[in-house]
Amino acid sequence: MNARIRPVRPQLGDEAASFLRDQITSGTLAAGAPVRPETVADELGISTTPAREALQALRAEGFLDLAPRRGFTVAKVDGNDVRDMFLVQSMVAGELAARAASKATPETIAALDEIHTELTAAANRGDLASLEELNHAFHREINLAADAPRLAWVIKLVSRYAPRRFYASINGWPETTVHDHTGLLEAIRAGDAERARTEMTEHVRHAGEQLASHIDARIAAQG
Amino acid sequence: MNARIRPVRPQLGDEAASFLRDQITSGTLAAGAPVRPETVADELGISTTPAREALQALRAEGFLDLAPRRGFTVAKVDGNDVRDMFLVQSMVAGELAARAASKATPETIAALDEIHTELTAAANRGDLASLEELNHAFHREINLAADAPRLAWVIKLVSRYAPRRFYASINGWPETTVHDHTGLLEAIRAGDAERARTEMTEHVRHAGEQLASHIDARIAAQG
DNA sequence: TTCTTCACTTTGGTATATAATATTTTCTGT
DNA sequence: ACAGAAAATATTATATACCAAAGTGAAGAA
Repeated sequence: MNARIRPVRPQLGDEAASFLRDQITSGTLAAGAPVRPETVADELGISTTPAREALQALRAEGFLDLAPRRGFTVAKVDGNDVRDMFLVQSMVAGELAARAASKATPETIAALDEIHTELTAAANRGDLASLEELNHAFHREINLAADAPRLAWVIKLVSRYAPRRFYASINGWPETTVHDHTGLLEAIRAGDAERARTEMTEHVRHAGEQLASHIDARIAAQG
Repeated sequence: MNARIRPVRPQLGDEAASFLRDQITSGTLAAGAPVRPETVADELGISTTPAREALQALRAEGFLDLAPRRGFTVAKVDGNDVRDMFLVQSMVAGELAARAASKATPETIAALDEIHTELTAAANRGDLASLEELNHAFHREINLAADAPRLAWVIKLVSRYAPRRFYASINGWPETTVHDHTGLLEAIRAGDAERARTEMTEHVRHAGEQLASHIDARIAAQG
């Protein structure tokens, strides 16, 4: 039965996957816990077909393990796992930034300038929600300018290991972001690919380290 | 008493995914072609549920695009896509090699030595099948020694963009492999992390370039 | 105790129905 | 005859029921 009547039905499986991904990255679902298709189907008011689809997708993303005939279990995601994912992200994002610096058109730079101005304003008034969104927009613009869809795809994949709304919870993050983005933007404006790579790599690596310690602390507190 | 006539049924979805992945990486399925769950279900003699599961998995891997309510289509995979995937692979494999060099125990080095000896022998007698398998074993041993499951997972993911049995089709590959592995093994034996990283990165980058040109040539010939 | 058997549970797969959306065809008015 | 509207059709996504095979665990036999 339908739990809800909704005007439009989005891809149910994707929604369920998002939901569970959040639960896993935020630590609500403990490592090793079994995840049954019917259970999540019941919880989300959907049927087992899309629920199962979601679980398969999460397995492909490395959030769930699947033992044949024995079902899905939550994969372990500790600080080192996140550290490694962010290491990959930092390397790939560095490459994208380098390419963006080489290829950037005046339009791209203008777009980045505008985003950066708004981002700085949001940081100054402490608007974390806007800040997070503008941060995303800034990075998306760079990834777009780099014109490397497969690298962007890898980034999307590994960046799922950061919980939604995580960045806003880091102390001092607004200032760091504004600072790092300023340097990055300078390098791109100057067309200095190698400096853009370094700036970006460091920027991402730094954020990853913060998240990883955060997770280590959480696991230490729990276990 | 134990051995059944019919072996255990494998995960149908995984088999179907493998099959289709081969078709896509080998160029049998052209970019943009629609892929219907029922069609592949019919072709493989399975039902639509595991077929659809396979398509979802391939979407997660970037081999298929999914437009909501309009079905799956084969994603474009050209030389530059493969080049980028191999770039990621080269960076991550370099990191794994560096860690392996730092952590390698005498047992690991002994295992690598043995694999390398067999690999050299296989190369000398032109046994491409064994060569390919031993090459895999060599890299797997390094990835294991590095003790970084998430990085290994990323490697597994991006290396799917190389078609099965591709390496054996490269001219001069046996010699190159023996040569590169020799240097790599030396660096690991010496515990020289940075040299191991460089050797591995170059090794993978080189193989990727070969595959990418191969694919470019194929696409040029076709389209 | 240790091993075997057997009922029970869960998973993986099949089949089919229904709802929602795209696409194509038909129809209508000018 | 033709452009645009409306209906028919196709296809996708989701839901549900059912079955066979594999795993689990408890009761009883050696």
